[in-house]
Amino acid sequence: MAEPRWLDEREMRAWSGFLAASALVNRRLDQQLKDDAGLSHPQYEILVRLAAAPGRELRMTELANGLINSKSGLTYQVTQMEKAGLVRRRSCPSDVRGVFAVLTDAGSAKLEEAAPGHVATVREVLVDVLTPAQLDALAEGLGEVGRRLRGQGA
Amino acid sequence: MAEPRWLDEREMRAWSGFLAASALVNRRLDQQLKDDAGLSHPQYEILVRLAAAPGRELRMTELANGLINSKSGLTYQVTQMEKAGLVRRRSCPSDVRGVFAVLTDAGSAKLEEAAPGHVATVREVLVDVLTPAQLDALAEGLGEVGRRLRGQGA
DNA sequence: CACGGGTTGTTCGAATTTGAATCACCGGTT
DNA sequence: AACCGGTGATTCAAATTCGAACAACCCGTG
Repeated sequence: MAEPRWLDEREMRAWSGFLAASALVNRRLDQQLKDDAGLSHPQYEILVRLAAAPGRELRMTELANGLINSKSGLTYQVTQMEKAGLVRRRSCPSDVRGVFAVLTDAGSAKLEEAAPGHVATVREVLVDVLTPAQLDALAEGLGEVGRRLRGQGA
Repeated sequence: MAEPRWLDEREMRAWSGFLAASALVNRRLDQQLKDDAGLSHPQYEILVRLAAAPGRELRMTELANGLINSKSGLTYQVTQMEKAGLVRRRSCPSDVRGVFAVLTDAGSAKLEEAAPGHVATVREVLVDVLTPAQLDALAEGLGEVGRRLRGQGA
């Protein structure tokens, strides 16, 4: 691999733009959620996923799969959120090993409280900055990127 | 803020695609760099920026500004890399407080060793997955996103 | 020249993340 | 029924991250 295909100008701009935007947007959202609702970004995502799940509960593994974190990271976060009363654990009746994370009413309320500010920030930093055409390009292009990485990685 | 403008379908797809791709791509690159060259992604970026700098050296603050990390995070990483012999510190002659991070020959060699595999991975997970039009949309759209966040945040 | 506001980099403690190891268990096989 | 590869979740130590506090210093002003 002595001479790989380096990135040309266009590719380089897309790549570094993606990298920078990725870091900056994540950083900004973390900060906004923490200030506004006392939630970390991972915690917010857990709330969203549980709220969308049937019965407002998911197995730990299912939660970890869709998420950024490793399994152990999820265990940690759920423990924190359980202390805060946002979720609770329920053992799975058909499999003693299995654990459901269940959204509590307090967790649901916390999500409703945090969501408007979060959405507003998402608009401010990303969605409202892009043209409709750019939005579509992101959805399709990055959607495919995600699909491939999920396919390989998992 | 009782009723914010929620994201419509198109916006939602773009947003969640961006979020997922951002996390997955970063994860994959971290892993590839670690396995392939024993570098973390932040460390690789430090090498790149130093290699591109005049005299192969930069002030700590300049390095931190372009970078993801907080100042203290940069101090930590540079210390690690100094132990590994990839960079060294040089105090600034005109300002006693100032510190330059200088790329060593070993650091330069490490970068040349790691770069081909890194670029190949970047192509594999992102660049070669996107159409030229999507590349342009990313470059322009996310470029603007980054510019705005830099303007505000700093 | 002394002063005060702003900068520079580091240090410190607390929070978080990761991967490896571990424990307990499921389900199919013999 | 005992076994066995694989699964689900947790625990643990180590590495990394951040923000706030800190010490030292620059520079323009009075």
